[in-house]
Amino acid sequence: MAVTIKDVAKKANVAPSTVSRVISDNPRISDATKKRVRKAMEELGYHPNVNARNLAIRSTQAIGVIMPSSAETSLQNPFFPEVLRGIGSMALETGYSLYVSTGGDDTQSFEEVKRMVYGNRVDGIILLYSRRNDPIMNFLVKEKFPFVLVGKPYKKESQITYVDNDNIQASKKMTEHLIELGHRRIAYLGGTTDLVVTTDRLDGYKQALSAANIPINEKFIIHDEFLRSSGRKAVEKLFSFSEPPTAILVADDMMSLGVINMLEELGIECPEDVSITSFNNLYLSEITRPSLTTVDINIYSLGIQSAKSLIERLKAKDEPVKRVIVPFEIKYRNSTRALTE
Amino acid sequence: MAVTIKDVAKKANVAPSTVSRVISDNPRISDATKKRVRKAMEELGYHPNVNARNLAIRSTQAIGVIMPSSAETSLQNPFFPEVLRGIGSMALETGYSLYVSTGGDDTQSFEEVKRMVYGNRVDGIILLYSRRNDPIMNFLVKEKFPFVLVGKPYKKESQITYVDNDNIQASKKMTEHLIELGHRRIAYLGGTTDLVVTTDRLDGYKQALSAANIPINEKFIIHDEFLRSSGRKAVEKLFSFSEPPTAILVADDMMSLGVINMLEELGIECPEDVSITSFNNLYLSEITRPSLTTVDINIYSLGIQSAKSLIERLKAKDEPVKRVIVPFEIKYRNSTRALTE
DNA sequence: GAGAAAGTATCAATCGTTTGCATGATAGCG
DNA sequence: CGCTATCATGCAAACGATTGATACTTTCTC
Repeated sequence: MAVTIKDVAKKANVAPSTVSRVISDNPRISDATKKRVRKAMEELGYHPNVNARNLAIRSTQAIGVIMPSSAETSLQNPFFPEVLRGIGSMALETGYSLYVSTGGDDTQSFEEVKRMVYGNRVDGIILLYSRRNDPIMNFLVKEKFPFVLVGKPYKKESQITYVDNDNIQASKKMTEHLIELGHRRIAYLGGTTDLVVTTDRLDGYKQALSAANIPINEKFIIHDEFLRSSGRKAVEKLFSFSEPPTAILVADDMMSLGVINMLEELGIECPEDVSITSFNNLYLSEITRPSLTTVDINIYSLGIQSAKSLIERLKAKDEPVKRVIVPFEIKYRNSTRALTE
Repeated sequence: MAVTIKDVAKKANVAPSTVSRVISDNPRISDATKKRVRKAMEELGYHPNVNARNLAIRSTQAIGVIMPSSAETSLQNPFFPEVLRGIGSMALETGYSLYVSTGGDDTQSFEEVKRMVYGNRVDGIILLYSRRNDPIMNFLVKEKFPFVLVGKPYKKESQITYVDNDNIQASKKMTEHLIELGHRRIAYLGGTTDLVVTTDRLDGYKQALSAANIPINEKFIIHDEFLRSSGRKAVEKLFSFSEPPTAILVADDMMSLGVINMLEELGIECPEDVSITSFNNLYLSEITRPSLTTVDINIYSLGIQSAKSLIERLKAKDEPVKRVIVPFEIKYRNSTRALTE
């Protein structure tokens, strides 16, 4: 049906192998022949069959992107499209294709990864999250399959290439900012505890409090999904206390959005009654009322760097394990205020 | 290196072809043999090589998703992640994988599609936009490659399977709503003119105005990209007129966001001074101030339906050409007001 | 108990490339 | 002029599956 390398060979009066070598621009073929073959390819509208090629060379020029299981809900957080954007742009530049996991639950996700790996569908994988004892990551490590992590590994740090922000520092800086504004009852609202990013940011928070000699109130530490609804729930809880916090350090902009909504419904003013700081600097953090003081973690760059690291690794099998720390920057906006009492 | 069908065959004392038939659960193989082969597969940790399989059966169980060229900027509009979410969920359910275009300019996008099609990378394609004389779509039609369009084709409507809303009706309804509120100076802010969705919504707008005997003022019709910045520019222009509009029908929520921002900067109150209606019902339309009255076009469902139609077509070659109209629903919020003068 | 039918499993060709090795032609050398 | 480098190309075997044709057993039927 489709035109194959043999058709081209016949037309150009050479062997299929010669055509193949022309395609890869092998110096063993004379320029004259190359020209002739190229012309034949042109005329026949030849395009190589990727499957056959992949089969022969055992590679695919494709990279797999794995979202937290249930891309379903992940894609609702603009973090993922944004990092995908970075990855895509790098992939484009280097001629790689992108395979994205389609979600489902943990088991399905794992199955899909296996399909990618065993099935030779992709040459490498980018994992868009890092959590404790993640079966997928363990699997990749065990299989020695090339992959890059966006986030910090829970353990075996020195054996895994990863791209991350310095979340501890960022969180610490942000907390210090709140402390400087006079806040002492500061709550922390993070993602689920198995996520490394959650614990890192919690660490930074605790470090800052300790340094300022502020006791840590476990009731002020809440963990839940990175969703709007979680933000709402958390606020309800925090403001049921007799002494509610005067500031909340939220680990994700989507969550902050929920926080703001709920505060408004409860008639609590932000930043007058409570200050909020956030993470990620999604574009929505500019449009909320009030606009959010948030850490710009440079999501796009996380995407670029992870793709770059992976591709380098794919091109050179002996590429060393790397750690890339993408700088963050705090965006000061209108959701915080000095405490004056 | 990896374990192949032959290894399994040897271990189970059968021919490779038998193993293959066990995999596809062919009734020609006895249950006893099946059991034995499955056990061998299990023990060896066998996983089929997708490339080999694809090569042999000339199919890939993968579908390609094409964003408007430059996924780079598209991904900034939550419309695309959301429709991707729908597609992904359907793909997951049916065991298909997802290949997404990585953007770039028109030429690169076209190249990528060719690679997908000629290279046998995907079985079918979902095109996430519809515009006039799109070379990619023309190419797919010419090659008779299975694809589904999200949006309405510019022409050859009866030959192309597509999934869309009734944008003309939606726009008409929305315009009528504004007219009922007493507005007569209503502006239309749409996407670039080559997009069919833009012209459809413009048609609805015009129909409603004509029906109400309101003359159409060409100065009130502006076209630009579906971006925040375009919204801002448009407002600047509209309010430089001596008689600015009292209502604006905006064809995209991201644009509306820009409109709202600019209005605020100019000190024009919404909805007091000007009413705004929008399209898409992105989650951000709820969080803007004021929240947007917008058409919920059910993006997720667009994704689901398009994937479903494509997959049906892939499974049955003679599946008829289809049109799927996803219902819309107007969400009334706070960006419109009755004109009282 | 012979022949047909049904049920199983194998053989071998095929999918479209890549690539190590062999081969034939040309040129260079003394 | 004969012999060896050098260069350009072709041959054929992978890569790891699928599948139509074929062969071998059983089982059934009369």
